[in-house]
Amino acid sequence: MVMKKSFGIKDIAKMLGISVSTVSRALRDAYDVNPETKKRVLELTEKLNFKLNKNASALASGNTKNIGVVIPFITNYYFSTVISGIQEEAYNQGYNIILYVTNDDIEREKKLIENIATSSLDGLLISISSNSHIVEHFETMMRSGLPIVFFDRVPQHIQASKVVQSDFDGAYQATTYLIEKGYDRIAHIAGPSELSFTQERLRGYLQAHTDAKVPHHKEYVIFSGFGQSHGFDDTKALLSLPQPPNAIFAVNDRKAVGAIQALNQACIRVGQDFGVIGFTNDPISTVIEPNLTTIEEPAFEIGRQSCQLLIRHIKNKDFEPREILIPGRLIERQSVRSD
Amino acid sequence: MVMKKSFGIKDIAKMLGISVSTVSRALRDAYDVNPETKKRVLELTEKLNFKLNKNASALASGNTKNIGVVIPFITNYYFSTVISGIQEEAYNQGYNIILYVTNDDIEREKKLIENIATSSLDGLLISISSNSHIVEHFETMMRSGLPIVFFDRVPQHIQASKVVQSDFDGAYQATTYLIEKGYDRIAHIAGPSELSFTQERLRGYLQAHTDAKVPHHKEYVIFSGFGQSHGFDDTKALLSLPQPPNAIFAVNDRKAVGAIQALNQACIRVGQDFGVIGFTNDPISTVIEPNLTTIEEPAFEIGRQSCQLLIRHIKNKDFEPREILIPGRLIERQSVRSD
DNA sequence: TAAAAAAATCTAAACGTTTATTCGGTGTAG
DNA sequence: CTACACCGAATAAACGTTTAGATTTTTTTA
Repeated sequence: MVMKKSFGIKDIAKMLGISVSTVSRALRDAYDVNPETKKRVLELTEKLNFKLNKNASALASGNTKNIGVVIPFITNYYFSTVISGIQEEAYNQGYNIILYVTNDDIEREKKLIENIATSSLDGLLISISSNSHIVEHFETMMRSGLPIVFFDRVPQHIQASKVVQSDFDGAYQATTYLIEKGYDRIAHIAGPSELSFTQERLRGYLQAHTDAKVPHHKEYVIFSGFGQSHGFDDTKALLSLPQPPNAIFAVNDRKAVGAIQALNQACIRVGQDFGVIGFTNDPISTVIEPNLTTIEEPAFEIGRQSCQLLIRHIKNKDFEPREILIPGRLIERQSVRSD
Repeated sequence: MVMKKSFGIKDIAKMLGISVSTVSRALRDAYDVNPETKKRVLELTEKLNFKLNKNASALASGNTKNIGVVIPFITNYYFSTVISGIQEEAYNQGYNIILYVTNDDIEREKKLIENIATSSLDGLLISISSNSHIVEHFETMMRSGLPIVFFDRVPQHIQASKVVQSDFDGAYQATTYLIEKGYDRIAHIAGPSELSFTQERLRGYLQAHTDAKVPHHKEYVIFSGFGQSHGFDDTKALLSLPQPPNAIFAVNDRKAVGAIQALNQACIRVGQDFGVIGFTNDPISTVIEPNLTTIEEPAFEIGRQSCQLLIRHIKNKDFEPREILIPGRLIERQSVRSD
């Protein structure tokens, strides 16, 4: 194994007959270095395709140019799109992203956060596990001084920057739309009740009823998991009520799809007698029949803006935490009647 | 900003009254260090929640414990599942993964590969862009001595470790299945013709015809993109042929879904008069009506094994390149008749 | 019991940057 | 003509590990 001794800033300096510090400054600052010298350095490094050793510079300067991303899943349209957004912004600003997946398991999340080598990170982007009531591990991490931005699934009682879609608003839009289309018995099949966004969406759903002066029945709200099968089962349960609903607002598109399948199976005409609306704008919305009307979640934008915000925190440690709310958009398709 | 001076191995050594080298070895090797001493070190570092500085140790040792992953997309069931597999293996073996996304753009891919800081990576996992005929950038990278494993979309003429699903075999299975079910005019809606896996799937499709002695018509093979809309359009084209096919084998599930939509629209009874089979086992297979019969791609396993193979290369630079072929599995649903 | 071997630990030199400080020139003001 | 400021560049000390090789201590062997 002939490891050719690595070629460094020192060699560049020697070749140019100048000192390493000058090369180092030429490669970054522009400050305090003659434009002419700088040009010579850049030309040579370009020609030799020379790259700084990241470990050495991270060690000396304390900046790694790495951002950690902690998420529950990636096999999921929403999260993978968020990552795309993060990636895009990071790439443009010269940061790399290091990926950590918790599998939505609080134990793994804790272990992971505890073992994260903060020395190799300039900052952290986190979307917490569903059942993450416990947040001490985040707090100790934050106390260590590492900049953190939470996105999508955020802890309630932590003072930190957060980026989320406007769940209340989206749910309000969705519900109001159903009411406008003439549905008067609207159910909501929700997610796990602990998660802040299921609470927010529920709140929007209720507020829309209040504002439109449409009475609301408690038994029309069901909390369960996020899967297609949960949507299916919840809908079955709703249909067997003495007075079943005539519309469903689902917490996400997967559950909405499950709902439509249950309705199709019961020979109820979705998009006419019965309205269904989802949340996300997952690609499955255009494969289910009838195509699903839904609230589009700005996943890419959430990723991009979280990353942008984090980089601000990294560059300026005094930057004040802020919360960014990104609105969703109603996308009309065929699962709600159109007149 | 009170940056509390970072606490290092040196402080541990002082507290224990031993030298730094002993601490360093205790923290890794076990070799040449008294078990008793080792225990003391581990207890203290545990108690203080001490972590080595990754940059310093990478600089000194040359090992970063980071693996780079280069992929075309992540907003896609297949790739995100592959990443899950990579993540899982990397996590278990104590490696971090750094993510690079090319957007399937050869220019971006080239630029990215050229700029990748090899100093921060122990190895690289790559799935190339569709139109990546040019492979010099990979070759220079490999010559630099960085271990590389290609997966899924692999370059043809490069001598390196590769992990792919058995495309030929899957396509052969799919086509044979259609023939067995009595379909005799089977079309293939393929992907971009340059990609090796579209060639392999085509080969399997053709071989199945040959082996079953079923005649095959050239105009039944159409090359185009990967999207749902491509599947839709290709199917329209096939249906307008003087003698249209009575079954379709699609290069992936998205195109199969497009095909079913076109067939539904033309009021052709999919699963009876007409058979459709896909490739991937994307979650959309269970939302389209009728549910899609397909070949499951072992995405997670591909990720896991690629990563495992790469780590072997990292640990043993003399490890010989090998190619791993992972078989797919037929999943019967309703888009092919069952008797 | 002396010599040799093995085990445990230490010393100190890397690793390749960054950056505070120093230094030498050159231009400018008094 | 001296003193001062200023610009560009050099020196050298970090940064926190790893790891040969040296050294000390302990065990084994003859």
